[in-house]
Amino acid sequence: MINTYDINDFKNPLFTVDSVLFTVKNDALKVLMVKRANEPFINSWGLPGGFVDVDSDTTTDATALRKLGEKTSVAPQYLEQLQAFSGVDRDPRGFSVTLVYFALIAAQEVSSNIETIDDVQWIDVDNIDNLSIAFDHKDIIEQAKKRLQQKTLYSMVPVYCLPEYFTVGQLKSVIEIIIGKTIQRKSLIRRIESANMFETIAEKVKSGGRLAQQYKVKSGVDIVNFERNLSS
Amino acid sequence: MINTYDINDFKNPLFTVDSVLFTVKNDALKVLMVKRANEPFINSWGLPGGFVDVDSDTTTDATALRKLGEKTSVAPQYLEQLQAFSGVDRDPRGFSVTLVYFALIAAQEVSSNIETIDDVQWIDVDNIDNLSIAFDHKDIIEQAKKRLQQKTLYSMVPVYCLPEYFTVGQLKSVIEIIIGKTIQRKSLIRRIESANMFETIAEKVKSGGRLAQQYKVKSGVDIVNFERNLSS
DNA sequence: ATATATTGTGTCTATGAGACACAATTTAAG
DNA sequence: CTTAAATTGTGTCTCATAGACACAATATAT
Repeated sequence: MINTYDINDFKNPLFTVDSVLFTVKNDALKVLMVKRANEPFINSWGLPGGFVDVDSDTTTDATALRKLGEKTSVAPQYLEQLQAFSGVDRDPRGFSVTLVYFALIAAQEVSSNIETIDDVQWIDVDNIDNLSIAFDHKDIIEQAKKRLQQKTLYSMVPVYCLPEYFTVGQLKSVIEIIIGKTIQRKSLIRRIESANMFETIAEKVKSGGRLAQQYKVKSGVDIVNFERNLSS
Repeated sequence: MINTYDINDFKNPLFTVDSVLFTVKNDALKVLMVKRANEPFINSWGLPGGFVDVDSDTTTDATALRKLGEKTSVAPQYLEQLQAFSGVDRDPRGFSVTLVYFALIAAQEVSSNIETIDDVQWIDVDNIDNLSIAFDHKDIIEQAKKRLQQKTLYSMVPVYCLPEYFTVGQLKSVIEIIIGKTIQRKSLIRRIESANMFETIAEKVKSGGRLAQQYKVKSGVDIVNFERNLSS
């Protein structure tokens, strides 16, 4: 007999999946937040997420994508697990666990879908202290931001905040907004070349000065990790 | 009314906490495994772990420590979250999530406690292919090993596989076993000095040659991350 | 005493990031 | 049309730190 385990024998923790979806928009790092329609924390801002649908979700990744899709109508360009946050005190309903994902998307991919709705908004990460944030989501966003900053120092993840075709200048700008300091254009170009994960586009684009080379991520490549950080 | 949510309204995923506890022993990387006494996968080897006790565990960290304590009688010197593994197929009882922790301990701290028991064993990581392993725990161990190897390239985590007092030679040996290649003694000494997380012990110890300087981790310090990897 | 093993130091090389000058283009202003 | 300003892209020197490796220091074994 395989099924000696009965789910009702245990008090299960509340288990949810939430996502910290970042983008860079208007020269600021933004996170997608949803105005809560239900208790607890009704009318506070919370991360998009919810319960696993065990009948339709094949993994928690699917849950994260489904919940993000409900709010943005699209799938993020980058998604990875951040970490789980747990405790008896973080949810008034009892011991809870939220598995948090960390996601990136280009602002253009979603902004048109959410601009008309006022319960789904891009919140400036440096402005969350002035808002009412549900649960421990403020801490979660802080952790996610640190992870994004760290990954930016040794990888090219920020390209996933940009449209398919992008220039060195755009990437440099996004990186600088994420880590909060300027970097050397030359260092970035060296990394673009050595990463071997981008292809050049023949057509160049206007940029206010000399025409800029465009790049795109080669299809099917994985994110490259460099063996050295940019100056942190 | 706060409690509009009723836990019985949803089919919850099975949620467990497992740990990959590594040590280095007999010149090999070992992982602590437990022979399963129950279905599913009875008599296969599985990672130590189990369900959260929502009445006594304050966080999932506490669950991991409690379950490890039941098998080893001690707390690991290092513990951090690895990641969650989920899916409808990984457990025959239905959709399940296991939150996996990654832990390190000095072999001396536990070996005496488990040597007499044969359902708790240190398994050589390079030998798991020859054993019957429960669930997806083989994949989990593989992921944990990769994380350990990666962290070893840019941090001093391997000290947590050593006793309180250790020598450069011991640390070099542990690192080499973990990453599977030799490193430069000089590079390691430079890191020990620049990390500023160790203090020297006046008394030196025999080592088969010149007496060796001993070090210990300063109390209260955090693990340092270097900005460059060792050659990977 | 001498050989051998291991620890610890000195120092040269290699790699890749930071700094920064300058060339190459493009747009805007006169 | 000419010139200034802006931005892109290159050349190259410096700097920090890992790798390589010789060699000194000091223990044990014979």
